[in-house]
Amino acid sequence: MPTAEPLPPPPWVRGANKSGRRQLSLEAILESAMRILESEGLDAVTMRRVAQDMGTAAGSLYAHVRNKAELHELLLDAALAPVHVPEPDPARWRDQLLELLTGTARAMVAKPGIARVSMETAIPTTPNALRLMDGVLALLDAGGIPPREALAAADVLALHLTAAAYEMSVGGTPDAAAEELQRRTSQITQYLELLPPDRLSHLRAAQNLFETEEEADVDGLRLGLEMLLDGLRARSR
Amino acid sequence: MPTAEPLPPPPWVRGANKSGRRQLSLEAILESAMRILESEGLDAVTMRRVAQDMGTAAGSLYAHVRNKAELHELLLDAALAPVHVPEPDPARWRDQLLELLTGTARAMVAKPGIARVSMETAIPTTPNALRLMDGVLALLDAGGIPPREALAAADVLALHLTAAAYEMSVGGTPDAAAEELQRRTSQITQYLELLPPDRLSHLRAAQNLFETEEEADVDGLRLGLEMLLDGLRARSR
DNA sequence: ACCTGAACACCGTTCAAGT
DNA sequence: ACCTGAACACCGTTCAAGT
Repeated sequence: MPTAEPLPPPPWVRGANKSGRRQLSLEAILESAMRILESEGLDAVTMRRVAQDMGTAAGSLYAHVRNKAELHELLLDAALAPVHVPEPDPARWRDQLLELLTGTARAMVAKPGIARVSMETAIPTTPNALRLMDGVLALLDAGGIPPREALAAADVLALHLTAAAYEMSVGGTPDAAAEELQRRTSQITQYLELLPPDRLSHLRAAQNLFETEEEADVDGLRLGLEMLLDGLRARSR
Repeated sequence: MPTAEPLPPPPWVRGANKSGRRQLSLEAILESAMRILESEGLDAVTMRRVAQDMGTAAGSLYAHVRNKAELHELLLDAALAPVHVPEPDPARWRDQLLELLTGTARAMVAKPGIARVSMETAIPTTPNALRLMDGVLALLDAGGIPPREALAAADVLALHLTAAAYEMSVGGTPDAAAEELQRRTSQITQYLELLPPDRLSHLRAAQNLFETEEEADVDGLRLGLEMLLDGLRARSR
């Protein structure tokens, strides 16, 4: 028996309609929105743009999504979905935690601009955000950090991670971000040359390091996270 | 001799014109923009809104300001102006640094939404931003932190500070922010009740602490900064 | 040199009317 | 129940035309 062509869906199931056009549904909307996010960045994910992409009117989306903020939050949730939360191993909880946090940052940086959503929403409450938060708390617990401190630390770590991911993706594409950084550093150089040489002397001294620094990258993120974890250890002793 | 009424400006000085309307100038634009920022938040600071406030057309502003991003950056600079950079005292550099950083955060939180500008602009390059950065580097230097580490640390500290200030002012006014936080935490509670009790167990355990946490406040900021500074000390040993 | 008014190409959200 | 089309109240930016 040869594999038959997939049959068309019967007319009574949700998802089929006579016009042959893609039925509107939350999943279809998110798929479309995610495609736009990946290719053009968060700013391009507007209600009108998504609707146009689906061949429908902007108003139609409101039957499936409360507003643009909710759509963006659902995209954030989808972006976080692939991040794996490990089974805590007390022997190497610190490395596991670093891996979880940098992995989350990588997942956000992969979808241009999505970190801003996390930044904007105080505490993200979507399933995957909560799953990751629970994972962080579990690892801190495995590390013997008392609950009260653990919660505060998790907040700080999440804040740092989100901010670093955001910073890495200003201007949309990584290329644009790197170019912008370049423009900025040369602006500083120019300004310093203009100033009397005794002003902003410490910034001036750091100039040469500045040049070689290249981009922030995920390594810049690691440094901050390690400082925070070292600080956590230092102050709980 | 009684104090005379201030004389009207002579007709040939910049700033006077026959229509009696406020002459357009960068200072006047910034004044108007700052008034709107303070009363309605950053989102209300649009080219059209500022122009309307000054009784002119939106296009007219472009003679004095490159674009909206530049206007916002100038507002950030103005917001940072009152922050005082101390003379470094090696005996208490750490306290001085904490004071400088929290002071900067306070200055940003005072102008609703302005922290977002700092977050959006990778490295702010306006005079006051550079002045504060120089101050941070000076204090780290006074603390004996080697230049290379000091630069990295200053970056991390600035990132943290900005992110914390941003988070404190999501939703514009502090009231709205607090309300939003309330809504979010109760959302989490609801979601956890819905889930089987063995899922997200660490988050669940933290719930009660969560409730008593109130708002992030400037104290939440201090914790992160202290963790970072402790971490800096721990790792430079 | 600076300002105006209008235009262009967009936004988010609502809502009566249709199917 | 869901979708459409139009409307409302906005955006940033450009540019010919005026003074």
